[in-house]
Amino acid sequence: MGEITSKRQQQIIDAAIKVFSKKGYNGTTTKEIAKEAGVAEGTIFRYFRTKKDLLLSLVSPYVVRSLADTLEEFSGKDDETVFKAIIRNRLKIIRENLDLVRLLLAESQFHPELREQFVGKIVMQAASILESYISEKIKNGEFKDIEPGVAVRAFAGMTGIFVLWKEFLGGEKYIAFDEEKVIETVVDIYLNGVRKRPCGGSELE
Amino acid sequence: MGEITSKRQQQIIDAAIKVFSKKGYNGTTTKEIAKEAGVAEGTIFRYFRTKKDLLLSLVSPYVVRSLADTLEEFSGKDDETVFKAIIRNRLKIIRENLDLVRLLLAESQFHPELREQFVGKIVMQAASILESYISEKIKNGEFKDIEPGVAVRAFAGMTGIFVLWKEFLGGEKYIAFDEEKVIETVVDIYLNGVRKRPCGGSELE
DNA sequence: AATAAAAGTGAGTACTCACTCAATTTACTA
DNA sequence: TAGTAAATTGAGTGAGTACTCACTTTTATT
Repeated sequence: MGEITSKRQQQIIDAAIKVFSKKGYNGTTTKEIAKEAGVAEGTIFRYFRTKKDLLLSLVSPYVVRSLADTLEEFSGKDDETVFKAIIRNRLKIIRENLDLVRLLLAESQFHPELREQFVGKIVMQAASILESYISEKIKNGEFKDIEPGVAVRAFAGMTGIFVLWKEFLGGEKYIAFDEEKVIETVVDIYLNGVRKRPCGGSELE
Repeated sequence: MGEITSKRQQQIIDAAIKVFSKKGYNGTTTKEIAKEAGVAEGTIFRYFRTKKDLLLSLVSPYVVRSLADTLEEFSGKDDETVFKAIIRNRLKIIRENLDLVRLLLAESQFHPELREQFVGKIVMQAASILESYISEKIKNGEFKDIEPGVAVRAFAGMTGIFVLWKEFLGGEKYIAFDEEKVIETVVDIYLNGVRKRPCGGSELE
C-alpha cells in the first residue's frame, strides 16, 4: 500500500498487472509474477507483505496517475470538438492501460478495498472533469436542464460500451466498427439529444 | 455441458452461480459449493466431471433462457413507450439474474469458451431484437441514417452504465440516481439524438 | 420382504500455492 | 582490499485444493 520507490518494486508491479489481468488474481501464482518480473519469488515478499498487498498497491496514486490525468483546456472550442477530443483522449488512456483497467474491473467484484479505490480515485475523478463542463453548459442554457451526473454517465456509457465490446468481449469477431465513424455518430447522437431544440444542428442527414 | 435434467443438478448449479459470483471461479472451492447446495462434495462430481465443466454448464441454454428472452410486441406504440419498456425489461431481467451476469462478466475475461457463449448466445441475441426495431425506423426515415449496430450499442451503453454503476461498482455510495428519472432522461437524450430533426419533440424543457 | 441398481457420502490422495529463511551474492564504506 | 550491511535467492513448509473411491443410504422392482 506504500508508495513505490525502488526499481524492483516497479518491476514487480508491472509484472503483476500483466499476469493478474491475464489470469485473474486467484488464478495467478506468485511464482509466475516472479518469473515475469525476472526476480526470485522471495523478492516479491521483501517489497509486499502478502500477495493481496501487491494487488492493492496496483491502485497506488503513482500507478494510477495516468488513468486520471486531466484533459486539455477547451475554452473557445465548440462542443463537437470538445466531446470528440474527450472520447479520443479516454480511448487512448484506456488502451495504454488496458491491462490495468481490465484487472481493476474484474477484481473490483471480489475486493471491496480495491473497488473503493478504483471508483473513488479513478472513476469519480474522471467523471468530475466532464461533469463540470456539462454543468456549465446547463447553466448557460445551451443544454437541457438534466442532472449532470446522469448526463456524464450517459455519455460515458455510450463511449465505454464500444471499448467493452472490442477489448473485453472480443466482439470484433461478431461485428467490427470503424472507430472514427463511431465517434462521429456517438457525439452527434449525444449532442443533439442533450441540447435544447437543436433544430438542424445535426451533421448527419 | 449437457442439459440439465435432475433436481440435484439444478441445486448445484444454483449454488455454483451464487458462490462463483461472490468469490470468483478460482476463489471458490468445490467444498463451498457443496455446502451451499446442501450436498456432499462428491455429489458434484457425479454430475459434473470437473469444476470447469460446472462453470461452463452455467451458460447452458436452459439456465440462460431467461436472460435472452424476447420482448413483447410493440407495433403501434410510440418510440418513447417502446424504449422505456425495453430499458425496464432489461433492468428487470438483469436484476433477476444479477449473480449470473456478474459471474459471466467477470469470468469471461479468463475463459474464452465462456466468453464465446456469453457474447454469442446472450449479448448478440439481445442486441438483435433492438437492432431490427431500429433498422426499421431508419428505413422509414424516422431515424437518421446511422449504423444500426452503433445505434443499438449506444443505447445499451447509456442504459448499462447505470447498472454497472449501481450493481457492480457500488456507486450509490457516491451518487445515487432516481431510476425513473434516469430512464426518462436517457430515452429523451437518445430519441432526440437519433431522430431526424426532432425540433421541439423533447419532453424535457 | 428380498434384491438390485442408483444416488449420495466424506475421508483420503496427490498435488499446488503463499510464504519463510538460511545461504549466497551484491553494494557500500573505510 | 577487507569487512559489513543490504538485497536476492530458491528449496522447503504447512495449509489447503480438486478429485477419487470404498462404502452407505435410498429407490425401484418383483
